[in-house]
Parts: sequence; C-alpha cells; structure tokens
Amino acid sequence: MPDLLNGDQHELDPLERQVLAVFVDGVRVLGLPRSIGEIYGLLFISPSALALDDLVLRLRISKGSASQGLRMLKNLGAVREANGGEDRRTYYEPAIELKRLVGGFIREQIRPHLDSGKTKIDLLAESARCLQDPVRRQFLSDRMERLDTWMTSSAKVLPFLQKLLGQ
Amino acid sequence: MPDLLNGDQHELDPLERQVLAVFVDGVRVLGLPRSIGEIYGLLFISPSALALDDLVLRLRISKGSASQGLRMLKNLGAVREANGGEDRRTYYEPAIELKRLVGGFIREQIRPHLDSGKTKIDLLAESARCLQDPVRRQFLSDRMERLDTWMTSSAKVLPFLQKLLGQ
DNA sequence: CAATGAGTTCAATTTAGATTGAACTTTTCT
DNA sequence: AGAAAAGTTCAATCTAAATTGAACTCATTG
Repeated sequence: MPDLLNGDQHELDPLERQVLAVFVDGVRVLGLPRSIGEIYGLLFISPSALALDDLVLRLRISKGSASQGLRMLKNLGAVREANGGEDRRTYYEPAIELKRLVGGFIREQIRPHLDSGKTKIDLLAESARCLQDPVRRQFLSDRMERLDTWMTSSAKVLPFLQKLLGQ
Repeated sequence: MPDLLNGDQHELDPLERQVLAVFVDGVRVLGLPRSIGEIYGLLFISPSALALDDLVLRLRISKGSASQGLRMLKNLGAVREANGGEDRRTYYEPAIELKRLVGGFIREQIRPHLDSGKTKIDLLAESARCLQDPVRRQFLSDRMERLDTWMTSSAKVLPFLQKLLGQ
C-alpha cells in the first residue's frame, strides 16, 4: 500500500536531477549509455544501498534497463552488492574510489579493444609484407609499424594512469 | 574523362578495407562517428595527400560528410592541409605522431567536459551547503567534494599522459 | 506445491545522432 | 561578368544503439 498521502515520494528533487545530469554527461564522454549514468549517479547520491525496484521507481526506467545497467556497472566494478539487506532483494552500492572506477573501465573497455586491435594490425602488417609493388609494400609496412607503436605505447601508459589516479 | 578502361579504380582493396575497419573501431571507442575513422584511416594509408573529392569517391560518402569530418579532424589537429597542391583544391594529410593526436583529443574532447563538469559541481556543492536537513547536507557535501576530487585528479593526470605518450 | 515477487532475456520499438543531398557561398579562370 | 568547380550548411532522412515490456526463470514463502 504505497504512498496514499504523499503525492509522489519517488520524484527526484531538482538538486538530485542536476547531479544525475553531470553523471549522464560524464558517461557519455566514455561512450556509455545515459541509463548507466543515471543508475550510478542515483546510487552515488543515495545514503543507503538501493534495490533494482528503487531504480525503476525513482528514475522511471524499465526493469530491463535497470537490470542490464546494473550488470554492466557490476562488470565495470563500479557497483557492488551490499551485504545484509533486510528482505530478499539485492541491494547495490557504488564504488566511489576513482582508482577502482578507472581500473574497471580500462579492464573492460580499453584493454579488449587494444588487444584485438593489436592482433588485427599484426595480421595486416603480415599482409602488407606480401604486397607486390615494393613502394607500396614499404609504405604500408611503415604505417603498420607506426600503428603498432601506438598500440604498444598506449598499453604501456595504462598502468601509470592507474597509479597516478590511485588517490 | 575518368576510367573508361578500368572498371573502378576508386574501390578500396581488401587490405585497405581492413585497415579502415581498425580505425573505425578505434574512433568508436573514443565516441567519434565512423566517418571520422574512415577519413583519417584513408589519409593514413595514402602515400600522398588527398582532396575532399578523393574521400567522397573512394569512401563513397557524401560531400557533406567529408566536409564535416575534415573540419572535425582539423580541429582535433589530426589532419592538416598539405602545402603546394597542383590545382585549386585543398589537399589533406594526417598527423601521425601519437602525441599530437592525443593532445588534440584531450584539448577538444576531454578538457571542455572536465571544465564544465567542475563548474557544475561547484554550483551543486553550493546548493548542497544550503540544505535544511543536516544529515542530508553533510552527506551530499561529502559526495560533491568527492566528485570535485575526481575532477581535479583527472585534470592533473592529463599532462602526464601527454608526456608519457610523447614517443 | 501453488502463488508471489525478484530478476533476466530478447524481439520490437524508440531515439539520438550520423549521414545525406540539394541549395548555397566562395573562389578561380576565361 | 559569367561559368565552373570547390567547399559549406542544414533540414530531412536514415541507422545503430538504447530502451521498453511482456514472457520467462528462479527463489522464497505461506
């Protein structure tokens, strides 16, 4: 028997709305969907852990969206299950250490692309070495090596990034 | 009187196609549209500078797309006008130093978001300080400070990033 | 064990933003 | 000046990706 007296206790207040907007903006830069920003943002400004239903109710998103969003955030290590919920629902709380967030993003979004990119480039470099025209072969081989250097440099930088952001 | 004898000299060969795919992939991670990856990619594997028409012809994209894509790439510092073209068209060549590419991306895509984010958060922190409920006020103020720390750390890391990637 | 509620899945739909193309401006050339 | 070609602009269109919601599974409870 939810809120008979209260018009709508679920509505976000304007301040909350604005904080969420910052998160939505933030995740868009990272190429993640807006629902991810909304979910993480709401957890971030909630003093207690929230269940899936709370997200659906307060953000007015579908159960499907909330479920998928939470899964992605869990995979990113940006959200974890809170231990000791009262009922049988699962409650979630945000990870708020930048180091952890960046680490998860690198592991899930950057590394896989770097790795698959490097593999593809190695194959392409091989193809380039088989080209008939020697001028074209030389040129493309140089370019493939350049690409390889990019990938290697980027991979090397990631651990430093994480270290620098560790507090 | 273009290619009467040759079926279609504009077609990309399979190797070129695959290299472009890597670039398209790469720019998607950065949240940039596929045409940007195609344009930069084609310039990257072309031994000579290309004009807008070359991009239209070989990539089979519209003039509008090519024009807008080139503008964005110029703004990013990823592409520059080649000097000394034969005719009155403008020819473009890619910047291939990772340092320069990363620098442009940070300047155009990261910094503006970090700056506007910081401004918004400062305002929200101010609002939070005016909250009636002292518990809520304390909690949200803490969170806003946390956000502020994130922004500051990120901003501090960028110069190191550029330095580390400088070859 | 039936019923209730939490959470997941995925085909269908919606939407944000990328692309197109026609009209336009600018530049060059005779 | 006028014609032709280069390049830009932006409303209309298209498309890839996010979101929805109904049908499902699984776990819990009376």
